[in-house]
Amino acid sequence: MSDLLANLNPPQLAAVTLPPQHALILAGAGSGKTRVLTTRIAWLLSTGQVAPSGVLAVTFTNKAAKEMQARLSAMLPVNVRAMWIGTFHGLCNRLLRAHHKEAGLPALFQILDSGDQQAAVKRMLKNLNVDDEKFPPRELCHFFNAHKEQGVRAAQAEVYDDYTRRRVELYAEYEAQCQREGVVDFAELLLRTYELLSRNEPLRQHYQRRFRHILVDEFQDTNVLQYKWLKLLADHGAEDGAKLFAVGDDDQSIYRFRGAEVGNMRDFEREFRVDSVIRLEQNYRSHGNILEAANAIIKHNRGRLGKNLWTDAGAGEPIRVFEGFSDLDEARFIVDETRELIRDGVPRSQIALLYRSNAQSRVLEHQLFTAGVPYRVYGGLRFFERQEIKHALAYLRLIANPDDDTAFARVVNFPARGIGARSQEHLQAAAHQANSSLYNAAASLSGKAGASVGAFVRLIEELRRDTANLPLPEMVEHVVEVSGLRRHYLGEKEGQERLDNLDELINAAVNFVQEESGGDLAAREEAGDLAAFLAHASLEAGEHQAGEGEEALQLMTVHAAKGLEFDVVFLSGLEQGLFPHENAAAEREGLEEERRLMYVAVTRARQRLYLSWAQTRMLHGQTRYCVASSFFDEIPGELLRRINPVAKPVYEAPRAGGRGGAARSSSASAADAAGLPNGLRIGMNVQHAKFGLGVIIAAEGRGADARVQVNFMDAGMKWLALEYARLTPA
DNA sequence: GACCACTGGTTTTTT
DNA sequence: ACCAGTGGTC
Repeated sequence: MSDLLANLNPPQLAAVTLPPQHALILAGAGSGKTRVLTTRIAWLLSTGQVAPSGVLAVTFTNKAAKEMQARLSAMLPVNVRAMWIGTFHGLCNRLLRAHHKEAGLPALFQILDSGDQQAAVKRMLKNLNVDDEKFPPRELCHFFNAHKEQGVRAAQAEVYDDYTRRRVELYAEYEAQCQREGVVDFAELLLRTYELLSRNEPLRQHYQRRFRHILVDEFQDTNVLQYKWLKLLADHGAEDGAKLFAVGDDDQSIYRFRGAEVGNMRDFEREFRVDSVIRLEQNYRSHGNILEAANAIIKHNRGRLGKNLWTDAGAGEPIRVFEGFSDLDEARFIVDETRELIRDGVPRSQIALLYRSNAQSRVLEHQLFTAGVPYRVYGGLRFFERQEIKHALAYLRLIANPDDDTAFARVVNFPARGIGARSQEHLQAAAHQANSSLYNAAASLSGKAGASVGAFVRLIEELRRDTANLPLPEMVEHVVEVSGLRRHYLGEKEGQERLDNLDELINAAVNFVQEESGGDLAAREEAGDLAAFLAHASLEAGEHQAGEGEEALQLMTVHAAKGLEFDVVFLSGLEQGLFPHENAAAEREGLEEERRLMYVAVTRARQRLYLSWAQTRMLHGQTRYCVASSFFDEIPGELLRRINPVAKPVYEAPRAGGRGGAARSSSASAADAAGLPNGLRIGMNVQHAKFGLGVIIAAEGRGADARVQVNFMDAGMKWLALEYARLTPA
């Protein structure tokens, strides 16, 4: 055990060994937060203060939950599976599976992800003949979710105008539809669990007695309902309730826009009479100058709980500031600089290019691509959100729960089987009238709408029958084959990647069955492999596939970078209106969140930080003239070193040649597979009769189909068919 | 049902 | 600039 506590600094040690009581740990960036959290659990267990089954640890992401689990099992020879470690949503799923009857749900209830939810709302509006221009599904979803996240049902929702009255009616209708279909959305998982526990006293007492220690990570990100949920489980107010150990950093609260309530930290301190607020202020990550800049920035925010990071590492290098003529110029500077760093031996994966919004990645990607620097962009479509995967899952969902209309609507005519819009409307009407599911309507509809509907019903029934005794992976495979999905994508031009993904889904099923992870296992015992796998697919949309940790530059938004650290960080686009973002700058609350975001960005860097901005930037197809971000003014000048922009023309074609074996990113086309005639190569400067001078940056196809992508100085990016375009080396 | 032209909307994102 | 979604035509 002394091993356990070795090398903790005094506040860390104090936090870890706090006697059982409610505690708030203010953990600054890079202060060893996760370590404290896991060591706390290990300490509680190894000193016999709690049994594994008495521990509940809550995180926001699956990644964080997994990391905690991994670290704990490395620390202690303890049965990690007896502990409940997971995300709010994962834990709620587990509770609802175990007590679905009491919660009023079918055993195989399905989970709607945000996309499913929107589709469900859309379908509802169509059913009710509501104009989806007046009530956009996106906005309605937000309205419903916001209410649920406050713990407010339609029946209690406040109505202050006619428009909202209608929205609340739709909210009630949506609740009824979900109930009828046996599906729950993300917010519902939490609200339903909350209601279950607050209404069912024996159940509540059971869990209140069971969990002696509740530990919450990233507490600043909790929303109103999550905090209520924690209060309920911790038996707030009772002497013998669980002890709540909350770890968070109000300065890193950057999710207000999705309902996070920083105020929960203050409320927690007050309502739980926390008299032990421990501050972790020693930073083990960044050099002094970087930290000093971060402190200087965040000082401008009001109402902080208060914290000042320090380090005993040296001041380190000054922060480099670059001012570009244009976004292109800025990108070129960044890429040149990264190449130099790489040459000097900095691993590519230790260099991060951060930006405020995703759209900014494009210009960086272009430059990286032409320079042949391998890079990886985080964010974007995730595995379980891909259409082919969602299609396959929809078939599986229909097998598990035929009432799932969202799944039905998704695949009733995919692959196309002659059940067009009209037949589907027919089914909708019939289902609406009979107050039944689409599937039921389809099953009882004989003759009229033709044989195709009947064939679909038979297909699903056949699938259900034939897969009933198959192990999960074979079940998935069978469905992919028999549903016609594989055949469909085989016939599609760009279908190979989708086919690969379907194979990957079968793989995922294999892994899922093999994996012995705690939470999933319990859920599996409750509901069986299929339902558990489907829940897993919804709750864990899938970490961005292969290539993780590959030797590539890391491109991501500042939001996505939270929790990560890099030797070198480039923060680009520091312009008024972009960062801080114009939509946020109007009110103090918004600006302060932007500032916290800036604080998060700066504290990602260990050794070197670049801040850059551009005088002009292409945004939404138009050139914007920019002013440097006000955040520059908040950093003491002596920490900064301006790098004078070298006088370069605003546009200069990238140099050709000299970079053999250019590594490519995920976005690259099959350039090296293309046969380029006339001695043309990627990276070469070329001349075109109409478009002028440009650089070949990509190629695809061969022979008569060969096409190249050329970045022209004046005409911009173009794809040209080599058969017609007369390109000559320039 | 496939293809194409037009439109609107573009901060951040997990579950 | 660029994407997704839609509505029209063949």
